[in-house]
Amino acid sequence: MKLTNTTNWQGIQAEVLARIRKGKWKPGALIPGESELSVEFGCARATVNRALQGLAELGYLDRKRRAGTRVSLNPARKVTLEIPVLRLEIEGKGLVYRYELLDQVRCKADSKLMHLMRVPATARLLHLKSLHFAGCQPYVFEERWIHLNIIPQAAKVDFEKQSANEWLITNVPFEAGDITLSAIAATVQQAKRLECQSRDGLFMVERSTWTQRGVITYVRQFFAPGYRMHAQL
Amino acid sequence: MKLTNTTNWQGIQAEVLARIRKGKWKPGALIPGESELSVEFGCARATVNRALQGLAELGYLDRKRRAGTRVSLNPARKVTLEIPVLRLEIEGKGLVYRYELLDQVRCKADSKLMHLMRVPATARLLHLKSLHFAGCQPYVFEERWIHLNIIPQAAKVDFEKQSANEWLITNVPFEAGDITLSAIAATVQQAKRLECQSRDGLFMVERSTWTQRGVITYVRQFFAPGYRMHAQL
DNA sequence: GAGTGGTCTAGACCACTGT
DNA sequence: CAGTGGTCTAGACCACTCC
Repeated sequence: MKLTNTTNWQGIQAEVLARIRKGKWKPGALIPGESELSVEFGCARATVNRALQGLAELGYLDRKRRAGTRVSLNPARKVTLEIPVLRLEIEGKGLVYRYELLDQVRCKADSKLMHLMRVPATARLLHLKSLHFAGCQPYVFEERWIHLNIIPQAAKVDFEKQSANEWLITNVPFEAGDITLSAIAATVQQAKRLECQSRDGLFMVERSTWTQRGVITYVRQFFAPGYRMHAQL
Repeated sequence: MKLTNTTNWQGIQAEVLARIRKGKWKPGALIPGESELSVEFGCARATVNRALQGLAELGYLDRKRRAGTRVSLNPARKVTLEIPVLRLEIEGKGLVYRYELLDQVRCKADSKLMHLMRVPATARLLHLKSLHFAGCQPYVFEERWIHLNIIPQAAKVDFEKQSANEWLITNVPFEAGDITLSAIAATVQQAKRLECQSRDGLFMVERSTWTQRGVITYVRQFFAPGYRMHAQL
């Protein structure tokens, strides 16, 4: 009857997940303790622990010391998304990837950027605009600001040859960052860049990365209409 | 000098991550083996293994047997997103959550749905439209189809009292699912529902869940303009 | 205070893969 | 075939929290 191999932690995880999904263990219910399960599956408690910890991370289980392990009331509420590496994503579709630098200027921070990058108005910034193509079609329009007070070397880099992303990854260590996903209506400018209609819905990805010394770079990418980000539950 | 406690796996993980981010171990470089690190940190190899496996899952490291562990060329390309539980998300902002069923009809699958839900044209479906409010503001417009051939009980449920999501979670076990994020321009209908302008950019979340017997439900949620989904790198 | 999960250890064997 | 990571074990102690 049991198809999964319950001698390793992946098998145990699959079996536990199956019991949750089939309703044998219902949302909110307490499941047997680790030692009890280790007897049932004929393995060490550590192995059961490994399996259950994974499920807890994925949001299927809620675990508390003393209180035991319960099936989450909202199973599968966490999803891991792969942040697309544009070159690979496009080449994965069998299309030719091309990158084009549109504009590169130095500037100061306006009030919006001061807020987004948490920099003073006096900060020296490098503002880059670029396009990523999938074949002949524009795929992503990207706007990036680099904080030159923190990364002065960036002023001398030729971003026509190497995309800012590639250069930053290999040359500038960072300590933390965040990412935001949202949707906007294409402006006239953006529509022209992406060869779509003004006020089309665009998928927007914003990223900031920083070190202790402050925000290094802020980038926002506008994906051509129809872009979809996909994940399994 | 070293602030993190390197006696437990989280501490070791933090230390390794710091070395990557500070550039001590650069993208593409081979890092010391597990046994070597376990000597350096004064712990068992299993503890180092736990730390490094976590970083590999997050996309910071690439590990291969025999070949060793390398720093990923694209650090932090995976992000775990919390799928918002609308009620909790709204209440977390200090606003009152309210749910309203707009429409509930039985229907057959049109060609789009046949594709999305992988059902035949003869499938009996229940089509629900509803709104989630944050305070007085519409927050999400939701359209859902439930496959009545698989879940006939759904025909008798009063979805005015309990949202379809809540009912499904507690009553219908599922085996798998997927989720898609995208952006669209609001239609006139959607704009009316969400009290926004037609052709505003809307963040759309689509989810399907299924068992061996087929797709149980397909739902798409349209978030009011300005919605942002956020995560840490 | 007692029982749960969280973690560590030391050792062992296995699975994969580069040379 | 040798060396790396992947996993398991049995036992131990700790940390938390419900009763």
